Amino acid sequence: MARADACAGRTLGELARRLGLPVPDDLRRHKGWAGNLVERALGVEAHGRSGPDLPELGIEVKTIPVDSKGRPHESTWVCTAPIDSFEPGPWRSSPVRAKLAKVLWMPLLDADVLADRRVGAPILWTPDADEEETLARDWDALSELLAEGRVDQWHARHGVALQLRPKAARADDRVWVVDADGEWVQTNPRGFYLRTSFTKAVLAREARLLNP
DNA sequence: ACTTGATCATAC
DNA sequence: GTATGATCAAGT
Repeated sequence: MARADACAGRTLGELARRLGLPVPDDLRRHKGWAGNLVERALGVEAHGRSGPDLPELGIEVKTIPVDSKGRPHESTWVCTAPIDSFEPGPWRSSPVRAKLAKVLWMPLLDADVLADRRVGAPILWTPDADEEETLARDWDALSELLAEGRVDQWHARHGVALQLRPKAARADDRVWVVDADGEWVQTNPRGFYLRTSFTKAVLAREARLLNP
């Protein structure tokens, strides 16, 4: 947290200069740049590897683009959705819960120029009872759709907090799955995301705790 | 304006 | 190919 606090208020340009890294003109071809930069600034040693960013602490680090009032602009990637011969399990042992058990949110404030975007106040979050219940309900519904092979329902319009979305390099990427009729069909890979509205509520709640 | 579906780079 | 890091941009 000391390292995270030390990043707060700094611009991405400052962090990059300190690490000797170039700043791209924009993120169109560097979508993970800011996330990787902040991880390096935090001294995350495991970046690029599987598992939590801070394995000893079980903490996942996520940058989140926000406006001047701390409201997120984007949904948040969670993890790949298991769509190939998937056996549904309880929320408690789900990959989504494992990923979200402890998240260090690093807000990145808007700016006209990428290098001028500033890091906001870091937030170490664990889902509270209400959030956990919302996530669990979404998990139960979505994992059932996945397990039943209802491929036509594998779209982004389900879920209050969690949603299913395509996750691939290209729209024509395909994987084989067994559909509801037991037939092998092809579909694109999916992933779990947190809706912007959910993350917005999380950050607002945490902000109130910091600033009652 | 906002959401859904599509996309980009890199490591292993 | 799958995982990491996400944002872009078409669709509604």
